[in-house]
Amino acid sequence: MSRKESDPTQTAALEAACRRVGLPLTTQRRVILEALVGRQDHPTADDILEQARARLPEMSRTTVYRVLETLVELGLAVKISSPGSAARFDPRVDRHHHLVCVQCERVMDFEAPGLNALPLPDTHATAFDVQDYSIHFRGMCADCRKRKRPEEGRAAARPKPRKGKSKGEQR
Amino acid sequence: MSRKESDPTQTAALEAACRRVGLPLTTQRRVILEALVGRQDHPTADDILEQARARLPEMSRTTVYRVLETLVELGLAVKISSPGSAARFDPRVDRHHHLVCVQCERVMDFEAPGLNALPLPDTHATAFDVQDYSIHFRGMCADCRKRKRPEEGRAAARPKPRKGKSKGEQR
DNA sequence: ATTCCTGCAAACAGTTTGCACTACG
DNA sequence: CGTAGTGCAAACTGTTTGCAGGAAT
Repeated sequence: MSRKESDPTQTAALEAACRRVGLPLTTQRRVILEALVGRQDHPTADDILEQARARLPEMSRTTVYRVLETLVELGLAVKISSPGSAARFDPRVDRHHHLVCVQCERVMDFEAPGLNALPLPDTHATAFDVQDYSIHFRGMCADCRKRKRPEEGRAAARPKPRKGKSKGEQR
Repeated sequence: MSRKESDPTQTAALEAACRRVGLPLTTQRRVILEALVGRQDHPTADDILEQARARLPEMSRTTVYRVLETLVELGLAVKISSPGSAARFDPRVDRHHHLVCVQCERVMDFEAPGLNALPLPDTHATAFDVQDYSIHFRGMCADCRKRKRPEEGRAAARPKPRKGKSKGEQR
């Protein structure tokens, strides 16, 4: 089981970060951070909520949004966004890249050894201070490629997987 | 001054693309495409709506969304998304990169001559068919850097420019 | 005890959909 | 003339905010 529920490294980082800026280390923060770290995909706020509620049934969606924002500010997570759909969060803050499926809009981590030390161009020209970067590779994932038939014109290329979430807990 | 309202190249591309897949070339499509091409920034659907209405007051927001989706499908535009806010559209479909300000979330085009021919890594390993890529440089834009004071702790880093849109036409 | 956080409910913004009408080809 | 597109209004989803009570330091 690759499901580590409490990576001591990340938890310690959270404690340190909270202390550093004088933020209370609440149960919710811990649970949400752990929920986020436990996954390799890029969960949406709702995914996190669902998982966090397994341990803290009272957890509110609002809190998830707020805590995730805090985690991002603390540098413990990165917010990425995929076209059209909900924002996603990534517990990996080190430099890495993403494969974005143009069909199903799934986002996957992508390790590219040779792409982590690109020569940052002259950004001084634009007065833009580059802190980091990541590459978005757009294309089609294995699943969608498989699904893809050769005889499809235009209409057939559409069927987006209309949010397969059965979320019956919005209110 | 660089405001070209009807780039014959793009318009021609639109006509060709529509004809190719048997789509009617409507006035709206033309107007929206031209509105999009006329700008160097990355307008949101609403930005486009506003501009399109200058020529076609009857234009509906729905149509803008639908047409933009069509343009993307036709390969005449690219949909990009900035964290948290509305999706943005880019008339440039050639390879180029983006500077994303982590503070104000503005997105700017960025030309990087040396970064347009990266050696695409072995994506066959993941069975992901890479069609294109673009680099997201995260950092701080000139304006935000200027604004940034050294003595700010955490709270001061927040003030997001809460959607400065006065859209009084939603009805 | 104080300060910041959490939960709830409601407000919001962006985007999508159903339907009747109109325009393009 | 038929098919696909447009406009309108309403539904939806993701996200944010105000406020009262609660927890961590």
